[in-house]
Amino acid sequence: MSEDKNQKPDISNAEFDVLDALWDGYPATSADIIARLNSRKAWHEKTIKTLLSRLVKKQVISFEKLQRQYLYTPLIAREDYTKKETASFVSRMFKGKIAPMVAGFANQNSLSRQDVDELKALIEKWEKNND
Amino acid sequence: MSEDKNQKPDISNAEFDVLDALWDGYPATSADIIARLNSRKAWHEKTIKTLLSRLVKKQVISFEKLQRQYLYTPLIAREDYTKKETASFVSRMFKGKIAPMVAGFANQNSLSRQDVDELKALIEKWEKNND
DNA sequence: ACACATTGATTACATGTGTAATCTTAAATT
DNA sequence: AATTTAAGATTACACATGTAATCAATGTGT
Repeated sequence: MSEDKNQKPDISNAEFDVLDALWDGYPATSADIIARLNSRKAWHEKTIKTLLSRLVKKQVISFEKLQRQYLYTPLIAREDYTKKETASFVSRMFKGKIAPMVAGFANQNSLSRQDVDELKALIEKWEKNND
Repeated sequence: MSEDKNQKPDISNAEFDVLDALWDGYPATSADIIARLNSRKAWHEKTIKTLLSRLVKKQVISFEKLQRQYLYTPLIAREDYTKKETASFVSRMFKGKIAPMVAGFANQNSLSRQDVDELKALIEKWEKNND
């Protein structure tokens, strides 16, 4: 048995934004990430580098030396991460039931025709597979 | 104009569990909350009281003195809170699109027949209203 | 070859969070 | 009335987080 079995690295909000930018294209240098975040966030370059370091320490991303710079790469896929976070979120907020969540979304008028169509397609696919 | 316009009180995870227990029935004394959480969490009584205090300070819950004890009451509705958190979560994780979230849920086999039926009902209702 | 620039590493520091223990005070018990 | 409980208030303390500034070292331009 290995220690720290399924320890969720626990990515903070700020760290997530950096990881998110990295997911948009990798490997990437810190300069790349800084450039990408520049339009969205008002962060100091130093801040972003700190966050990159913390992500490395948490083993959420890795790097490879390219001369003086580092080329960062995510160690977890966006899909996997969002899936896990979603499960955990729905579990906490809605006792694991997805429908009430969508319901809240719907009666808040955040649901568009396109969303509905996509949901219908999803359901159809699900029924094809699980019936 | 009042200060602190739309400051999200920023409820921490531990605080949320306490609030969640309060939502299950209120007004409630700290003893009530402690009893409810006892089955789920391994928290010391003192810890729960600290969390209640912090929620009061954050103006997430209020209390009314009843002799020596306090009767706590949530100041925000579960519905409102979950709706906001959902919107914010979906926005961060899925660029605001709900379908991809449900999709992740689906292909992770977390979707049950009942969930699907509920989603279908939701969609029907939505189409009745927005068509 | 040497000064400079730039990168990552290290350090900083206030505030938040998890997790209580101790202090105060008023209510309950005897 | 005096003593004991027990509830909330205050204090504690380590680790996390947001947000950088400073340090050290290695390429780079002259």
